[in-house]
Amino acid sequence: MDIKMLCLGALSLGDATGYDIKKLFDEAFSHFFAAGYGSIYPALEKLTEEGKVAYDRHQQEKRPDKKVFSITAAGREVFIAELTQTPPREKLRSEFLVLMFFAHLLSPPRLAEILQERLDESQRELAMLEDLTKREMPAGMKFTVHYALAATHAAIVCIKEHQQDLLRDARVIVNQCARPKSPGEQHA
Amino acid sequence: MDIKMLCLGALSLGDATGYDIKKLFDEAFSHFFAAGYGSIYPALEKLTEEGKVAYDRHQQEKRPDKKVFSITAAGREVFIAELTQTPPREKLRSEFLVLMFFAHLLSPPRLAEILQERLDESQRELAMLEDLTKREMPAGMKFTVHYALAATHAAIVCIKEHQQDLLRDARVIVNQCARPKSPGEQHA
DNA sequence: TAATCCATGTAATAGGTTACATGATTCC
DNA sequence: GGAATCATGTAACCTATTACATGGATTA
Repeated sequence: MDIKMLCLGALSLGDATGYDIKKLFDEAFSHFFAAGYGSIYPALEKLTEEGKVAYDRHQQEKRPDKKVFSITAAGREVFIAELTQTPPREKLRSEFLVLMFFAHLLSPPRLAEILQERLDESQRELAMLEDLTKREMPAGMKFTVHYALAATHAAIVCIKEHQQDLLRDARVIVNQCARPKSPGEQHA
Repeated sequence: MDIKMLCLGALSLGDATGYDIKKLFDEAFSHFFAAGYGSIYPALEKLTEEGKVAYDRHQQEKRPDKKVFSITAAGREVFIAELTQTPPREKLRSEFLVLMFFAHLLSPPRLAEILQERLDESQRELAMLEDLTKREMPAGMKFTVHYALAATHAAIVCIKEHQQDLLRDARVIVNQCARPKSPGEQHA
């Protein structure tokens, strides 16, 4: 399951330009898959070569020409076959948790900043997801929003719960390091 | 923040072989960063060239030689500098949610299978994380476990809540498609 | 006796990110 | 007047995955 397949999926919902597909990645897909123009346009080119999509050139008066892509019958078949054999994996890559794992190496103000930034970001995501719940969509799509909402909410609660304790601990550790060592404590 | 930095982080906790570091990735890091031997060994090689780590060769009688890596003073500095300037991002890549997003293209049995597999996998993760909570560790590390626990738990609850509804909807849609179309409904 | 643990690595490839390059239009 | 929207793409680079290759020791 790569960006090519997600583009095919996007086109299974209706015809679109590369630009449109990017918007889909930024909105509907954003909480579970990321892509930029640098991957989307080459992906569409390869799919075209493979006969899985085709495009019509739409001339516009006051805009550059558009390439409006559609999925072909072959493309739809390949996409459904792919869905049928893709295992339902999930992989998180969290720089935030790396920072927290090594929190004992951070200064207390930096730690406070990290927690606050993540909290703010999570709250922005929450707002975006709550906005999405208002749109009409099939049950499966709706589920992805609920799922992301639940995870984001849980994250926010967890950060708020531990924030004070983590910062208190950080200050204590800094104080211990600042205090001159008594003899025999070097190899503690 | 790449695998090189995570290796440096691992060595900031104590000397280790490439093999040991892999175990750390599979246990303590597993819920927020992934890596295999194919990335760890080259990373350690580059870090050695850059003077951020060094190794001692330990001969063993009944085993192949070990390379025991240690972080250098320079390496520790670089690592802390990196921690200080890394933004606390978080990125999910979920094939599971892609499948759910396109659930309307799946057969009901396949959909049921996907939900069950994800549930089982989440429950395995939950068990692993609960096991980790029993170990003694600094507050920051403990937090990463609580955070992952909260997210995984929320995911499980969410799947259980929607499982029945999703499957019911899927059956309805299949029935609609199976039913012969009445005239004039082709372009609905 | 089969699987798992210990222990190291390479090579080919896939895959994606980032920055660059262009340019009119419309909204604030 | 400046930012955002619409619209397309390329090229260099970096990173990581996968499969391969080896092999003794221990545990079930």
